[in-house]
Amino acid sequence: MFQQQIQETRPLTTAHLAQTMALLHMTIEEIQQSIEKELSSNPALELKEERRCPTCQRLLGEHEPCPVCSRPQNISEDEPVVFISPRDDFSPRTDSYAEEYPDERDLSPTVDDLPTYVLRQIALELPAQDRPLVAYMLAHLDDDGFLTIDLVEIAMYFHVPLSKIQQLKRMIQRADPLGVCSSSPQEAMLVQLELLAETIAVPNFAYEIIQDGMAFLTKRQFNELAHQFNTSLSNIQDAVSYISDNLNPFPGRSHWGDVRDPVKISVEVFHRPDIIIGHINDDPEMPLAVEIIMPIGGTLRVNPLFRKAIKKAPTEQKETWKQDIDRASLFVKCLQQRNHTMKRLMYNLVKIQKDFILQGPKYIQPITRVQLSRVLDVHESTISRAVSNKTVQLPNKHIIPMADFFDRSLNVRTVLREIIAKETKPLSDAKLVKLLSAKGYDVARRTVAKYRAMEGILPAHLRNLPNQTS
DNA sequence: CTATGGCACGGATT
DNA sequence: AATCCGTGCCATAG
Repeated sequence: MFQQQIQETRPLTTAHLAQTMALLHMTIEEIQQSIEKELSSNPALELKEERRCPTCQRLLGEHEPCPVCSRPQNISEDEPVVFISPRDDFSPRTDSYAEEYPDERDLSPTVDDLPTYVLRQIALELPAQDRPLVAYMLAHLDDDGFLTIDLVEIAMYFHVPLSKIQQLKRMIQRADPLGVCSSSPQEAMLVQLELLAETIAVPNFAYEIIQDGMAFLTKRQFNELAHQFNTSLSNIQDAVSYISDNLNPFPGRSHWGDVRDPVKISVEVFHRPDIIIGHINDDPEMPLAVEIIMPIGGTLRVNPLFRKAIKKAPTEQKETWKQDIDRASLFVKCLQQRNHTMKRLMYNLVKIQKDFILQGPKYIQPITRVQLSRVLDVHESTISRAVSNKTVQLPNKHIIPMADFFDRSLNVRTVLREIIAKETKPLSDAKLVKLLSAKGYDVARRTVAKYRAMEGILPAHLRNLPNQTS
């Protein structure tokens, strides 16, 4: 069935091909922008009104019947249901900031520089007389998003009370690169934590660790932390993994990533997934449903009225109208092509990586992009484009980069973490190599060292164990 | 002598 | 063509 569709939707022109590739490369936000731009600039394009599935209320896309409800019953468990899912709500993962920042603002971090981007967000709620102050503060941010001058200095410069500056700073810190305009990584993380705590639970000690244990945290000396707060190592580890998963000590780098940063604790919390994988009706018995999100409420098409109207159009306008129609139809075709490629890609990817999706990173299949490109019969760069910059929400509600599906070392790294977590005395890298190969993971000694570094685990001789509690 | 980190090479990715 | 990642070799620290 897929084979036939390929033939139908093969790119016909180079323009088609180029635009399809561009669309493939885009994240959900960029596609949304692209569609909105096209809609507003091209009268021949229209957004067909949304249709919902009568039984499950799901927004329907190009499929006539609901892909979930009308799924044939005789399909095997292994067959994932892949479909394009148009939606205006993005059902962000519950533990992200996304809920804090609904779509009312046009958040397009890549176009503006950091100060402009931040200023835009808060300009509306900012009294006019305070704008120079904020502008001044934003002008003194460094690449990491930190404030480089003293608050007192600003207050004196503008002859305003210090509390005023503090209040403004607080407001800025709550804008999108969350924690921007802080004076230190510590402060930035505290702000993020505070805001995060409003929506989800924060593990015990997370706050205290940042507040008082930064020195140990940066060195990853967890056992010292456990000692300092008089608690178990696992409590600390929970808190720390929460911190590194959700907080960003360098707010300026989350979007304006600076390559010279070797110790970035990366965070990907500011966006919505491009693809959502979940069980149908959240029932683990059911097969997996893969939703490829389209950021619009209905489907796009060439406006049929416009097509009719062109026949009786005045001659001098006929030409431009025709161009509009051609452009609209090209756009729709490209979008369909893009979606179709994504569908095929995800279908195969989910089938191959089912264990990974359901049971965690240990079970990832070490597949390369090239292998998959052969299966799909597309060029490998197509896969690269489709995968890069995209994120996927798994059934467990975690959002991961799509590139993780191709990460050769993810499984080894998780096993490595497990081994070290369970070790009773510090194991050297060489010992770890043996243990890993016993479990079927053949990696070089040197590589283990690198993985350790990636996971933030100290070398064996610095790794003292919990206070013999376990 | 052992355990690790730095540098460089080759294949994979972009 | 440029960049990233796993690995081997070597220097250094303990």
